[in-house]
Amino acid sequence: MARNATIKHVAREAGVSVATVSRVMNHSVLVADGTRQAVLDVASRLGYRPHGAARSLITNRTSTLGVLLPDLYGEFFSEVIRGIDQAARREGYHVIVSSSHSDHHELETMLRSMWGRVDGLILMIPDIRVATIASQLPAGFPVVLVNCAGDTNGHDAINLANYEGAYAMVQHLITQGHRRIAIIRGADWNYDASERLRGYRAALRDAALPAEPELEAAGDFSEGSGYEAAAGLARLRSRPTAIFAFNDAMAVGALSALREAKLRVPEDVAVAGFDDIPMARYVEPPLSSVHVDISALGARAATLLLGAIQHPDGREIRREIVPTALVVRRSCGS
Amino acid sequence: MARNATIKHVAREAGVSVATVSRVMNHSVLVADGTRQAVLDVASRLGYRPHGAARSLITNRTSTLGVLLPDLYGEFFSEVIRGIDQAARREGYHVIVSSSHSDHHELETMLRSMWGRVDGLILMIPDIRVATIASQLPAGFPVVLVNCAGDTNGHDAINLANYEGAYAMVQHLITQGHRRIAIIRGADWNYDASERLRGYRAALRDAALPAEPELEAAGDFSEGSGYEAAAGLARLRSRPTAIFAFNDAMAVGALSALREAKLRVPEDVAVAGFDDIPMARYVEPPLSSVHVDISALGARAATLLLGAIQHPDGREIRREIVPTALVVRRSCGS
DNA sequence: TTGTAGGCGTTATCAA
DNA sequence: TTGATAACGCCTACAA
Repeated sequence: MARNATIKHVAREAGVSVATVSRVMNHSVLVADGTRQAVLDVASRLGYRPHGAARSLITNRTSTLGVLLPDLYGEFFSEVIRGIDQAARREGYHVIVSSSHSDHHELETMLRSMWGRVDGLILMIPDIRVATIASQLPAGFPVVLVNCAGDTNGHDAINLANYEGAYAMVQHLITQGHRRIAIIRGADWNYDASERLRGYRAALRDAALPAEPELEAAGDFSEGSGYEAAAGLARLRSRPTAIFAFNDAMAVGALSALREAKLRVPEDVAVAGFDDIPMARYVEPPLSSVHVDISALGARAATLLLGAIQHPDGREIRREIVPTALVVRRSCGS
Repeated sequence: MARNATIKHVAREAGVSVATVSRVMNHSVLVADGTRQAVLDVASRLGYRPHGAARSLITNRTSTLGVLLPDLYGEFFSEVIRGIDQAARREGYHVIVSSSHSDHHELETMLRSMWGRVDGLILMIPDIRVATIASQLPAGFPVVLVNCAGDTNGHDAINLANYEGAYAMVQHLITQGHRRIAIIRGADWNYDASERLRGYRAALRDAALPAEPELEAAGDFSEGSGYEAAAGLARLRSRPTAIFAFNDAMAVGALSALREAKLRVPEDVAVAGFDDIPMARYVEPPLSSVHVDISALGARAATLLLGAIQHPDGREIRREIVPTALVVRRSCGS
């Protein structure tokens, strides 16, 4: 890499000390206007850029937030990153993202290598098998946990109103007269999915409806798994009258499967999803869903983290719930 | 932030010099097994983590790639990041992302602040109004341009086969007997969109079909703009028999609009998109599209960049085209 | 096999 | 208003 000009080169060329150049670059007022202009001219001519790492070393700030996500697949995570990036940028922070930390060891390695490169971390770990990693973070290091199960161990935390959202959707379906309401679940180890499952079962129980294992189809949040699950449900001798997929991607897959099975939505089977991704209103029929403001979730996490970074002590631990909202469209017979 | 243990603390506690600790942490062979174990024990006990910034400063490597994207909205960019992240991680690199650099100045500021924090840059700048930024990068700094218009200025570059993909789709529609083929364009300043437009017009010309301005509807790559555009096309006194949206999101919006206009797809109007996002096969009817392996595009960009970083000189400039493939589904009458 | 010491590029603390 | 100079935490000759 072509060696760039350093502060020393600028200082020599401008005939001043490095301290003066530093002051100019940091907009200190303790510089004569003439000197300032001379330094700026030289800096510009030499194409000088302050070196980020050197700066971080002495200031002990990186102006960077670290973000660990379970995956980067689909519109959901893209929205989360967007929210984080926007909030971070507003405060002059960069965002470093990393994903798919399947096991404890890999996750830990990643956290280690981020030390000294980020001022704080946003950890989104819906996998309840590795969520315990949060307890091993250096004490006092700013961290915000997103959609993590269990103890926050003194860190700020944000969660979706998964339980409430699922409960509301199922309750709505019951109100519509449905008695056999099937679901398409997420992976067993997924915290969000398990909370939605809790909401589903609670709503059934509160309506005195029986929980039937055959109505709880497996899924993994992908379109394909929704397709398979719905195809299976359509073949049941005692078919459900409604299918609640635990995310929209699976709901879209389900719509496709039901169409192939010659079942009409919502006349024969009502369908609902979770997340309310932008595409939900454009599929046929438009999809009922539990709306989540995903980018707001990301933005809120970033804002909390920036608060923790900028006010290291004296803060109380925040534990927030991002609300969800029922969006009823034609797929469940509005 | 709780001050973490440094290499000095470990050295003192283990009764060795900092050089020895450094050797242990960097897996140097020049350490006695007993010493190594003792140092590792102390390091682990103290929770020692090498400081990234300090390391970068002396080694002149950050193990981080910088990625500048135009936006973080939708499945497309999420896939790009996924591809980049996977390729980077395999080589032990981090990824720092940033988006939405609307104007020249903002972009430049971002590039400045990344100096010393990344070993190279992936720049995705489809906006032809700011693509010239590439010419202002420090010479010799590893950069890969993705979907950028114009001169690569000595940098590696990757582009999609936009022209070829659009040409092939339009040619296919013509083969199917269509004579009035409308399009839903992207923004005027979008390079990908302008290339697709070129492909469309060339295909018409080669088939001796006239180019009609009223068939070239405006769009901005969002579902909503596709909806509006298709609604307008449906109202034309001389209606097109096919609509080719320049991305899938707009095609999905178009399907929705045609449905409301009581037009059958593909019987009354054929529809096609571009990108072939995962959802394309699940909409009704399944959407014909120009397939792009988006994450492969990202992965390839990362691989090129890593090559440039690891072999700074003696490399010849690479200029690659990522191919597209026609995927014909029911929406255009397969 | 280990230790000493210099330096990476910057900011902060003193004096001047 | 400016300039020396000591950090920041780490790596790497060179010496022992």
